[in-house]
Amino acid sequence: MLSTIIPLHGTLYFEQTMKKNVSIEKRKTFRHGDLRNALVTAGLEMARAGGPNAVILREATRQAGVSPNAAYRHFAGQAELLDAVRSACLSRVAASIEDEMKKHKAGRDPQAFARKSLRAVGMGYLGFAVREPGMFRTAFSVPPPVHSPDPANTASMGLNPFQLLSLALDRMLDSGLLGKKDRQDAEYLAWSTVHGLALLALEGPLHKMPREMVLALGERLVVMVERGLG
Amino acid sequence: MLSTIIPLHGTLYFEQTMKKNVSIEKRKTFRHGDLRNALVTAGLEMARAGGPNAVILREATRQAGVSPNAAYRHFAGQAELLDAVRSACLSRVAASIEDEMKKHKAGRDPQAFARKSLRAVGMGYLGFAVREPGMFRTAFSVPPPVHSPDPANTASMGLNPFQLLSLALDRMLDSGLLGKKDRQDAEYLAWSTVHGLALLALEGPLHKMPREMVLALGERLVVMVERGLG
DNA sequence: CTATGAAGTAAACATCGTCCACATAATCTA
DNA sequence: TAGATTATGTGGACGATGTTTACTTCATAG
Repeated sequence: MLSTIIPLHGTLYFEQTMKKNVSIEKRKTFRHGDLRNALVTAGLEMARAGGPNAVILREATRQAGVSPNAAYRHFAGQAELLDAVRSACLSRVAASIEDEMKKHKAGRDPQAFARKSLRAVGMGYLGFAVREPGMFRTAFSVPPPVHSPDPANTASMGLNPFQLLSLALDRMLDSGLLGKKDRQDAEYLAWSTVHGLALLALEGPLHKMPREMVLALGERLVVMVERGLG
Repeated sequence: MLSTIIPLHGTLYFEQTMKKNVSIEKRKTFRHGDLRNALVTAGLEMARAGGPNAVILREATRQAGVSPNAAYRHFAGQAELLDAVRSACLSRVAASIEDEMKKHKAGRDPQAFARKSLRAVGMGYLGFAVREPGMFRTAFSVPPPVHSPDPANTASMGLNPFQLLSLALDRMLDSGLLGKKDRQDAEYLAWSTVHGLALLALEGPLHKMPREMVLALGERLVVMVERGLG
């Protein structure tokens, strides 16, 4: 029967987006198979290119080769899609920090290791911000409470950026670089500095500052934190 | 003639927004008289309530009792309106900093004065962020380059937030608290810290942190900057 | 084999920003 | 003072977005 191949009602969303959109495989099955993922992936690409405001629900469905409303089978609305995209962005941030941390192994000098760890967190964070501005801005755009152990936010080590920072600060404490009192809530102090620089440079008044200078400032910033915390 | 009171074509935009919108004076004159200002004011109120994304051009015209397109006689588009609103927000920030700075007069101890100035800048900044989250987020949402001596951005002293910070840092330098080398670009370092805390607390993962704690962290942060810069 | 429910589709609505053509009135000039 | 000019608003339209409601398709469980 023809109706099994060419549906009576559904036109399977072909022609209308034949401008120059890539990657629209004319799906032949009625079911997409992996739509939720496809939407998040599309959204992630939009976030990469234009930040949180650029993740458009309809556009995501378009890229997935699906009707706009199909999205509503997987997300309650645009906000929820954005949430999923944000989670994806967050784990990229975590991955970047991990990469930076892995560059230094624990040696004989625990204090040196602790310092390197803290720097790695800061620079991994800033590095990602500079490398992937859109994703970074998306990751921290709208409030997902910090104490959510959402596994989607974590990279290979299973820690989110905040937890990675805590780890580095604990090393400072353990190696005697930080007093117990100063360790208290130090996450927020350290985090604020790099986050602030990142946003000032990405979507703030320092917008036109060249990346190298941002990173150079970042180095000074981390040193400042190191000295200032103690 | 009636046509001078009741225009042939124009209905003067009455009834359609009779939901519960306040402050729509049924203007009787064809000219509004001060539309540009009215639009900015309306936009500012929206920014206050919902941040940059909430400043809607059409809504502004509605509140001004005017047709949507009337806005285009004063702004090239929504972006330009937002720009004007942002400028207004920026000068509020500056005003808040000034208020904080004025609390301390220069006394016999220049170093103490310098410290107090730096703290005042930081806490004035953070205080405004906590008090007026929407305006704060709007002020620093999209990139107006930092070195714009736009008089609209300045408060009574004629300095924008960045310049006020520079002033405080100069006092640190002059009083010997800061070396010439460390003074270099210290604005960016100090700014990053408070800006970061503000954004983490407003639209970031620290969203639910109570305001008092944010300000308490702010105090520690400023101390950290003071120690870390030197 | 069928019925049930998950996944997609279609068509519509409201809202937004923006463009075009036109109307109105304040002001400038003759 | 009359007439032309020009700044300021209006109306209507277009395309895009998010979202709702009712319908269709089809995989699979019993």
